[in-house]
Amino acid sequence: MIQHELSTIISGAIHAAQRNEALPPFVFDGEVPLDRPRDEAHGDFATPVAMQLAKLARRAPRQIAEAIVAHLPAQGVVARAEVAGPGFVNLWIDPTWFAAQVDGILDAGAAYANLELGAGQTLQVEFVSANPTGPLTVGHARGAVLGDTLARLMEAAGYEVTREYYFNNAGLQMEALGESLRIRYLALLGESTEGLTIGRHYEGDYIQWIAAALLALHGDAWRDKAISEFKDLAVDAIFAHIRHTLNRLDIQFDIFFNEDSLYGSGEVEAVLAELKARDMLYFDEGAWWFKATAFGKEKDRVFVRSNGVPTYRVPDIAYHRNKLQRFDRVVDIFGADHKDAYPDVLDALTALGEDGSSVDVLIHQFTTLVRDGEEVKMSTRRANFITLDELLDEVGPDAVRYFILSYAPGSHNTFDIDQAKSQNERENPSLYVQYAHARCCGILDREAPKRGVVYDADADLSPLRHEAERALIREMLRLREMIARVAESSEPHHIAYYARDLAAAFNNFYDKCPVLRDDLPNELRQARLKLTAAARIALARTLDLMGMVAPDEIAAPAPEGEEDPQ
RNA sequence: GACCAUGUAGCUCAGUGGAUAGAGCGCUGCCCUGCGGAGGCAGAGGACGGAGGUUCGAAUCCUCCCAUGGUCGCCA
Repeated sequence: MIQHELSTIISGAIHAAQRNEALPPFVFDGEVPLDRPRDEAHGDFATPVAMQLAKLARRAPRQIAEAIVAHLPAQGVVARAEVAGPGFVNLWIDPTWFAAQVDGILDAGAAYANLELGAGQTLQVEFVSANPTGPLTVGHARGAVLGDTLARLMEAAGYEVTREYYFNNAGLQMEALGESLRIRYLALLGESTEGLTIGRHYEGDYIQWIAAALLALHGDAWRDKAISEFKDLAVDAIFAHIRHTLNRLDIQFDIFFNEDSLYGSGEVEAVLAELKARDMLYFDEGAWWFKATAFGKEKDRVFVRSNGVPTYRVPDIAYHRNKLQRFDRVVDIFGADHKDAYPDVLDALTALGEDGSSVDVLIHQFTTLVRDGEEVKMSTRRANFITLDELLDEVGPDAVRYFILSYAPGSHNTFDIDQAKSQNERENPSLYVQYAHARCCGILDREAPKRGVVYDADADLSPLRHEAERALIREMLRLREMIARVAESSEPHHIAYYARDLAAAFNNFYDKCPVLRDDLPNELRQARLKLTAAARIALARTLDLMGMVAPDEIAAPAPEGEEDPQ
């Protein structure tokens, strides 16, 4: 990355200044920080290093900055440098260097901005992980999009990524599901279901549909089947539906991991045995307690209930241990409701001698749903929810992904259903980015051939000297930094803001710099054509990292008064 | 009550210890015989919830207070 190159140049200048006694001797071997100034008048890059060295060098910051500028190499990437403000060193990059980067982007093609930060390490992203008790709701959308987008960005950063979905199809919750299906089925057969309604059942329409399908396929043959068979059937049907919903968002999982298998393999038991052996569990009031207070927590936690059944934290621990054996690094995407549980899991892993530091947890807040100006509280059991499919029908996958990525995971945002439904295409910000891509295609694939302009891959780039061209190249080069930042912070939302900035830089270029106009010198036309091709690559890559389509063209808007009835 | 998160423009939100705090939407102007205007440019609009502290420098780090949301079960 260019920052690293600049850092090397500046630390070289510091050392050169010391040799010339323009600066006193002191040890300096760190990376020089480089900012991208907001204000273009402050250069392409700027460093506050002179201010930071003031104490060490015992000189005024501006004086240090002057010494650095005086000892920068006369030729190379840095075209110009100046001291500004309290002691910033502002740097301007050589326009020829900028222009030459276009060839680098074109050569890289679809692999543009791939990094090697991950260096082939394996990384698992666990997300969604909703138990198959019903269709995915809009409540699951945030975790799904954040997880998949993070996975895409981590792949770009050089990790070998596995997407994993953790679920449990055993337990009371699932028993109630099987029972609910059986009751609906018997009701369809016209049998009395009096007295069968025990426990808390699932009331969603989807149970009805599965029961109807069962009746259509097998008639009354299932009359005397056990509840567990109804449960298995319901789970299969619901999972098929969940996969379909995720597919609409272009999300595919590599592994669906069943919690139950951890019991079968003895891993859950092994965790308990080892914790006991390490004296991290004690028996009290009929239950086994984990010494969470040994890790500074408020109170100890029950790990084995008085009925002998482990609490959910135990298989969670076994699962994470299992993950650490399979992957170099692990990221969990959890909703805020899991916030209390994961510290216990990490503590227990530490107690077991595992390295909890290779587990990152990304907690996202829940989106508050608003309909008719009122908050919608959702419950799968009471069938009081809006499905993710319904949302996708209304708004479309690209807009849903972009909307979710427009918020930092920690923000408590609200999603107004009515507003989303009424949001016409003109107000849809996801289209702003897609349209920029379509424009590149319009120039390259439609307009250029129409005018008989033949793309020249060897064209010289040096005619690119317009401010809008420079700004566009600068913005394209920033994609690498953005990927690196997400890989470091595990916060994928930055890409949505980057995408907007990149599209804006292209639109500005598009407005200021005609590519194909007849009165342009041919050299300029060819250089701009190459720049447009590079922009298409950068925009397509950015959209792909967000899981969005990069369209070749955008359909014309419907005329006024002929709104799409949907 | 405890713990965690969040308070930034009219609204929705970005902001990595650095310069005059940004974007979108909305509002006010301006730019089209053009490579698809679903665009571009400019403007108005801010005590960064409050008070202390650390620092050459704080929206950003620390402490306290206020407000909002989430979680506080031998449910997952």
